[in-house]
Amino acid sequence: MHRPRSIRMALHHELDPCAACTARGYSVCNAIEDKDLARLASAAMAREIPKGEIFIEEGEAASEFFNITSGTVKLYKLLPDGRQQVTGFASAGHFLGLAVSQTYAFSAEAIETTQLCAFSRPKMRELIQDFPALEQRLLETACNELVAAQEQMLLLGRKTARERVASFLVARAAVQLPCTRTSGDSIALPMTRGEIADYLGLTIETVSRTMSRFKAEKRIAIPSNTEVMLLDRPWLDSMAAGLD
Amino acid sequence: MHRPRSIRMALHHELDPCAACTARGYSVCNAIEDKDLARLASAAMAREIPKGEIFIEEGEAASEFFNITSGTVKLYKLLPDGRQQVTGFASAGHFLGLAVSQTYAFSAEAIETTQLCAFSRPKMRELIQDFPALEQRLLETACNELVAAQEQMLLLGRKTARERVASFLVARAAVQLPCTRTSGDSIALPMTRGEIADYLGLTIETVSRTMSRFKAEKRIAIPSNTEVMLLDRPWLDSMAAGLD
DNA sequence: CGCACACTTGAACCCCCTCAACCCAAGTGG
DNA sequence: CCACTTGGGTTGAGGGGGTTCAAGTGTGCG
Repeated sequence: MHRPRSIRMALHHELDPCAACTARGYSVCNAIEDKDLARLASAAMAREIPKGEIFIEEGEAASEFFNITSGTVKLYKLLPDGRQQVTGFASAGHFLGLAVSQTYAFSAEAIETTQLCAFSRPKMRELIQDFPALEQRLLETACNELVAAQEQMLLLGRKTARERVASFLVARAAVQLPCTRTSGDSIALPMTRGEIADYLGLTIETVSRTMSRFKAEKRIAIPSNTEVMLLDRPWLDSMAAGLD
Repeated sequence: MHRPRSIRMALHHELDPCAACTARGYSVCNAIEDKDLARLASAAMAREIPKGEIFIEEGEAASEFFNITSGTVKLYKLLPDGRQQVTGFASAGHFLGLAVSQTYAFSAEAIETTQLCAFSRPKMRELIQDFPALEQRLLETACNELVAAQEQMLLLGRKTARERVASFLVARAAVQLPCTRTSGDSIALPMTRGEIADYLGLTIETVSRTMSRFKAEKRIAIPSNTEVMLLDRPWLDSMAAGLD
């Protein structure tokens, strides 16, 4: 995974890492033409976030925007007593910080070692001004997230525990089709059961029990805690859609 | 409410209704300068939607965008068996149809007689091209909705019934401060209990019971089914925040 | 007046949560 | 090498918040 990157790095100038970025194709950065990549690279600050680090804290001044190039982060909101709602998981290509407000509306924690590019607010403003296509891509991105958020509201407000877990699994399978295509219908789960639960509005125990039951019913297989195989896609799809 | 509008209509040319639009100040249309309003007006098709009419149906071709000038609509998604999740209520100034997709991701129904402006997809594209400020405003709008959606996910996934209803009431009070400021802390509820329930991920009965209990506890008063007075704002605020 | 519709209230039930024990794999240190 | 710890995951028993089912109460409107 890291080998081809270094090879391509050698082909380009060391000062133009954006050209070698494996996440560029999926991200808002593809709104910027090749000839302007140096400009983009100069605005970006590459950074590595170790697993477990909280690099965005809800309520803090929103001084930077982020673009993930590898790894996975969870986005979440907290209630004062510690109840947590995960609003999404973000991986390579995902843009973070879409908000007009002066403060972040959510927190973000790396759930595995994560590489990202940080853009300061002023730099971002400059980029948007100079590359109108970027703003268009940001709007597209925001709209897509809005659609996803509405779908998640339907899940949280109206679906049963079984429907939620099924929805989660098929959504994960869909999101992994383009990039990390593993053999068969196996999907990776970089997040813990607790994080899945906080994403689906359930408890750890309910997530665990539901997955165990799916396994007993031969709908899925669980080779390891971080991997699931979908054995009965049609059934999972219809369960996810609310047809049990 | 309608009297001042007709007076201002007389001051302007009849062909420039946008200049007289009472919703313009709150809407994305304020991105367009006065001198270009005629251009805006020529792209907009004013329309009246009677109460109960569904004017956007999930899955249909997304041929138009809408801007509400008066009234209220509910935005919702359905599961095949009829379960409904209301993703939001939209009133004057709200822009509908933010989506890149070719089809609508949600349905919309007028819950009272509603006035709106419709923009065809091509006209909208033209407007955005000619007025970059419009795209910027759309991005702002999308970001704000995203923040609201995340807050709603927290509510749906992690708040109790009492916290949900309290959150709903204080949010309604906040949204009505600028425009329909009624006497005291009274707020209007144009939607039915069923619609509130579908918005909060509860049942009609739970909404009704919870509001009755708030009333018995002297936190609110319910002068009519479409009106609520907030008697104990501090308590409601902390209940909404999750501090019971 | 009486029908329709929205809302309220009560009682029983159930899905999911809470609490608790246990399992298992991966360190860690003596 | 093994005892111990730690963190994530599973499984069971019991309880509770919200749902379901069912009746009853307004209230507007023909």
